[in-house]
This record gives sequence, C-alpha cells and structure tokens, in this order.
Amino acid sequence: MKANNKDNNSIEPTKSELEILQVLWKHGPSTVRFVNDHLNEQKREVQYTSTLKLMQIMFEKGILARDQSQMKHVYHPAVEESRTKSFLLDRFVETMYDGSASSLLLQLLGNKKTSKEELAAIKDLIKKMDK
Amino acid sequence: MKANNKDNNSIEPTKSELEILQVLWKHGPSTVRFVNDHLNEQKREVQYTSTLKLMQIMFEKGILARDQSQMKHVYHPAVEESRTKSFLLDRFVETMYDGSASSLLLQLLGNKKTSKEELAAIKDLIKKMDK
DNA sequence: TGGTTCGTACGAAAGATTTCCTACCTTGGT
DNA sequence: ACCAAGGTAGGAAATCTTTCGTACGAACCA
Repeated sequence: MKANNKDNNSIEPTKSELEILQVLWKHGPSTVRFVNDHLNEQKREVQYTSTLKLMQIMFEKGILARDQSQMKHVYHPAVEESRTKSFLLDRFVETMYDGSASSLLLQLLGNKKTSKEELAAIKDLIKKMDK
Repeated sequence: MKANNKDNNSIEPTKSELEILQVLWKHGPSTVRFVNDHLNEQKREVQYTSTLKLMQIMFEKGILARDQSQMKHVYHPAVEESRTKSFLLDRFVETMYDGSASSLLLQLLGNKKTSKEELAAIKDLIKKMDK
C-alpha cells in the first residue's frame, strides 16, 4: 500500500486520471459509461474496460468515491475540486516559478494565447480586489 | 522513434526530466556531475549514472543539447526556457481551468499559500499594465 | 607505467501507468 | 426460459519512466 490514504498523497492524479477528473468536475457524478463516451468524443479513442479499470484504481486510491447501491456505479471525486486544483496549482507554481505567483502571472500576461477578453477580465479582478 | 523531433512534442518533459531542466534553468549549462550533485543536495538521493542516463535520454529526445568537445559534456536546454514554460503553462491553464487565465488567477488570489508580498506584487503588475 | 579516479555508453531490471482480454453477473425483451 | 446487451472484477500484457550495474576509455598523479 502506498497512496491509500486520505492525506495529500491521494491528490496526485496521473495524466489519465486527470482526464477523468475533468469529466467529473464538469458534469458531476457519472457512470463509467458516461465518462468513457465523453472521453471518446472529446479526447481520444479508448476501450470501455480501460476507463473502467482506471476509475476502479482511482477508487482504490481514494481519488474517487462511488455509489454502488445500483448496478451502474456512480462515481464522483472524493476530494473537493477546488482543493485538488489548489494543490496542483501550488505545486505548479512551486516547481515552475519557484513559488512566485507574480512570475507566473507575468508569463500569463505575456502569452500570445491569452486573449484580450481574458486580459480585461484579469484587470477587472484586480481592480475589484483593490476596492 | 516518437519524440525525436523539433516540434512541440519534444516539450513534454516527464517529472524527472523537469527536475533536471530546473537545475539547468537556474544555473545555466552544466555537466552531469553538477546536476547530479545539485539534485542530491536539494531534492533526493540519486545515483550518478541515473542522472547521466536521464540526461542522455533527454539529449536523444531533443530536450537537451550538449557540447561534447570536452570529455565532460556540458548540457543545456535545447529550447528556450520561456518557450517551454509558456507551453506548459498553457497546457496547465487549458486542462485545469478550461483555458481561462482569469479563473486561474482567481484561485491563485484565494490561495492561502500565496503570500501578502506576492499579492502586492501582483497588484503592482496590473497597475503598471494599466498605464 | 600502473593504479585510482572520474567520465561516457549501454543494457537490463524495476516500477508505474495504461490498455485490454476474459470471466462472470444482472437486467430486459421475447 | 433464454438470449442479448451491458455492467463489474480482476489478471496480464504493453508501454513508459526511472534506476542502476557493468564495461570501458581519459586523465591524473605517484
């Protein structure tokens, strides 16, 4: 056993696990069928049992919880979306920008891919926090 | 062959590869010995030949370039630091925040771990761009 | 010149992650 | 009652990543 705990270790999704979390975050508690269909439409071809297995593993790890009272189990994230995202964002800032959130922002602002609308929204945000 | 190209595929460092890139970003072109010592001091115990192998693989993948005119090869990132970081940041925003940079910022601002100094720096930044 | 130290290269093992095959159970329609 | 469709569970293979052992060549003394 290694990451079968409730502490921060369980918040370490792999790449594929993240894909699944994204679906659940976006659409709420779902069956394996739903998640799998979604992945196939939006992401890439993948066998039903592969998605099943992955979600079972995530369940064992404590990343997902499920309602298994019905035959079609319904899965949902075991940890709040914002908690997981905070954790991952922190780690990202830590490893990529030496913990400096403003460096990250700087890069974000200088980014071609960040649209004008986004920039405006960001400026708004800051103005509001300035009160 | 799979990621032996010069296109965006080469900018997909694994976890360990990122650790190495970080050292090179921070300290500039370095020998394997230097990188390995650094990892052992700052991160975790790891055998010299493991670091060597990893950097050789990164070289093959095109993530690193090296000067092998001397016996002690000197490695450096094959792609600009900012280019790689932009790419990774984009992907992060894309997968985690549906492409919305302002959502990310929102989370960043609501983050316990983001210090007051950081917040101030961020506000400053925005003021400046507002001109 | 001989030995010790430090370097590279390479192969293979160990570990993680991902994929899929097979077995078997439940449900619904005929 | 039977069959087809669709569900779960679990094992094993395939793949990717990481680690390390071994071989062997340079360089540096003593």
